[in-house]
Amino acid sequence: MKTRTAPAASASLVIVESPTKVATIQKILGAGHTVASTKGHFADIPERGDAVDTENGFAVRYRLTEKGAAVIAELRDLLDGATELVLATDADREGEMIAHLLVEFLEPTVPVKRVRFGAITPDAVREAMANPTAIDASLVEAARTRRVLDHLFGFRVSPELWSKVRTGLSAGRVQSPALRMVVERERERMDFIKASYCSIEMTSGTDPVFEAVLRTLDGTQVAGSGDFDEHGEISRGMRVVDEVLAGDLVARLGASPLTVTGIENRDYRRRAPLPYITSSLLQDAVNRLGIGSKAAQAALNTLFAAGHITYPRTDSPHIAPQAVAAARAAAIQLFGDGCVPEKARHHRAKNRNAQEAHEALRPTVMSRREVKSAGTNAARIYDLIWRRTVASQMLDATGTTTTVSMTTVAAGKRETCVFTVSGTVIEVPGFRAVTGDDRGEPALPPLAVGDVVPVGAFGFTPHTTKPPARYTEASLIKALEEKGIGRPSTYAPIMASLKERYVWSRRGERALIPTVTAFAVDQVMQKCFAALTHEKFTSTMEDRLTEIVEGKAGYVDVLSAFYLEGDGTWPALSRLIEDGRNLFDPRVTPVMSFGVHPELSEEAVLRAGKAFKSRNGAWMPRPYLACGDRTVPVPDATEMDTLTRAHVFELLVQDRSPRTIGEHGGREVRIEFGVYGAYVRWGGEIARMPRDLDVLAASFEEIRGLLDNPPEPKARKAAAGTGRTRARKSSVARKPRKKR
DNA sequence: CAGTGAGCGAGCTTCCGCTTGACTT
Repeated sequence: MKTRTAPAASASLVIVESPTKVATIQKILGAGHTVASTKGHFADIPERGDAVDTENGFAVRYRLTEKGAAVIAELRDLLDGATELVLATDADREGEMIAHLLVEFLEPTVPVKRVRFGAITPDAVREAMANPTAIDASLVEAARTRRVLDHLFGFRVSPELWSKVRTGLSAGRVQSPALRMVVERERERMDFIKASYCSIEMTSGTDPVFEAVLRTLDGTQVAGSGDFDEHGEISRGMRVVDEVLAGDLVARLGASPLTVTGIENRDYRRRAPLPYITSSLLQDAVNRLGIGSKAAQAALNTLFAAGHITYPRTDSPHIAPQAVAAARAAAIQLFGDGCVPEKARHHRAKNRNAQEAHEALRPTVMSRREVKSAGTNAARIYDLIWRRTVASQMLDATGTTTTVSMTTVAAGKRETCVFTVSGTVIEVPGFRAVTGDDRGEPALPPLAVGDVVPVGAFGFTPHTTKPPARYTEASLIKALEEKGIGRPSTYAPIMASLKERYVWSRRGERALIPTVTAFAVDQVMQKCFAALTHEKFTSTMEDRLTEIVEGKAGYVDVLSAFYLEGDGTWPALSRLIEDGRNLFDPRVTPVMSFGVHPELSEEAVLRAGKAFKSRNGAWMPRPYLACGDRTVPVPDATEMDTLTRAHVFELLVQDRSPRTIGEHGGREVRIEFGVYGAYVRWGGEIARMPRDLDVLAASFEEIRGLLDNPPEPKARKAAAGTGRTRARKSSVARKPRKKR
């Protein structure tokens, strides 16, 4: 709440972006200053496809948003009695634009200063206030260019998806490459060819017991999981041990002891981690705590509002000097004098697109070891942040990794078998002492060349190679951050928006699985707009924006190259749109083709389908398989790597008429086929057919358990609805989907 | 959740990046 008392005679109105910063800065500046906030952007270009006049110098007009009008009205009142206006918005591109728009909409008659706080500490704030500058017009120009480019991308490309795939779909500079990565990964999984191999292990008869693995067989390397490519082919010069050979070898090895034939020592070093930035924290929240990006970001906001941590949306690992000192002191207090490097560490962002307007995520007060409400997301995340902050100032973890080679000769064919085992002795635990990820390295008994190692047993384990893992929220955020796509304030919203339309996860799992719709959309993007979904698109754009900041290019140059003319790297968007209209017709080209069906003698294809209204009024996408005039619906939330050619062919000829298989409690039990696959119905009750049962052959006995304990009805978490229940006009913040 | 894919055409959808509340439980 802002007070409406008349400002003091020589009051200066200081405007920041975040209301939660106001109190802190007010306290630092004291009387004579009134601190207020814009609550982020308050003006924007209209949400209409024709908001940008591409014919006339890409002219746009920023207008106040509904909430923004109220903010500006309030700031105007405060400005009334002020003698100067201080623009203290964030020291990044968007912050410069907000400062510029403040001048445009407030129309101040008093002197205007621009200050940039490096951190919200008394020293940093006072120093910034003492060194005011002016608004950087070229930074504003770069911000406007970014805004208009994103608008053109989103609002001119999305309609192409409506005509080619289905209404309501979306494309954008950030979401389209993100979707591309998820879909591409799924394709890699579909094309992946598994390979089988065995590992042969020796369990020692020593104390402590250790396990060594067969590395070479008669001088030839034995293949492990990393030695196969995606086609299941083995790298050259490697040997695959199959089950027959493995069983035979183990039998012939008997219990013959090994002789140590080599010992190799290597230095071991793990660098102390950088302090958290938003993206790395969200990754750890997901990976280490199992907290989703949305909940994690919300917890960060809570911690910030309570004054426990620094600003929660940051791309800089830099920490203010006093905080570095406090972190070192905390480390020394816990682990003694020798646990920190002589010189304090200072970190800069690795990503060259980082704007570093805020400090790293760190506790505001290092002596606050924990926050109240133990066990909550906020408390657990605070603990992560506290530990990481201390860890970032501690020594690297160092030690020695020892690899021991042991040799024996198998009976019979007398192959020479070399087994190896590695162990690491940590000499300096360094930061690991505080982050707690001190993985217990297996201890090895002291061994020397020539020693005989008694054997407990030989054995073997069959393995198959695994396709590349699907992205999770954590790994996708990491990939986006590394490629400079998206900003700290947008990672969590991007994940939410992908989940709303294009990806889903199995219950209780984190892997992001693209929907059929996602494949259809990505196909259009690849066929018609490939250059725009390239992972380098954003970094190329950032290079152009840098040229604007450096005065080497202008707003019209960059947008004209993007939209009208194209340049070396970008084909003109207007041209792509026009060409794309003739280039790709989804009625001709299906989402996927499986070849000619051997019985139906027509091409089997997967189509995205249009949306149908479900019982509860939501518009649901309905993809289907088609072959001639036969169609079979498939859920949008399908794991595409299960749609193998054989499975598709089978689905197309499957008898899908309902059949009665028994009776339960006086009611007929039937297997029926719905749009989401087979299900069991008895009376009014319904249960999805378990995945592992053969739909055609399932007997009454097999589904009996289902009848007694019907599974919980699945929460309709809208894997991918195009239908929205939320109405969204103007730039009012997104509301969560209403529960039905 | 649990049976639709024609054709016509009205009226609608959609971006990224800043930032909080105001609803409940």
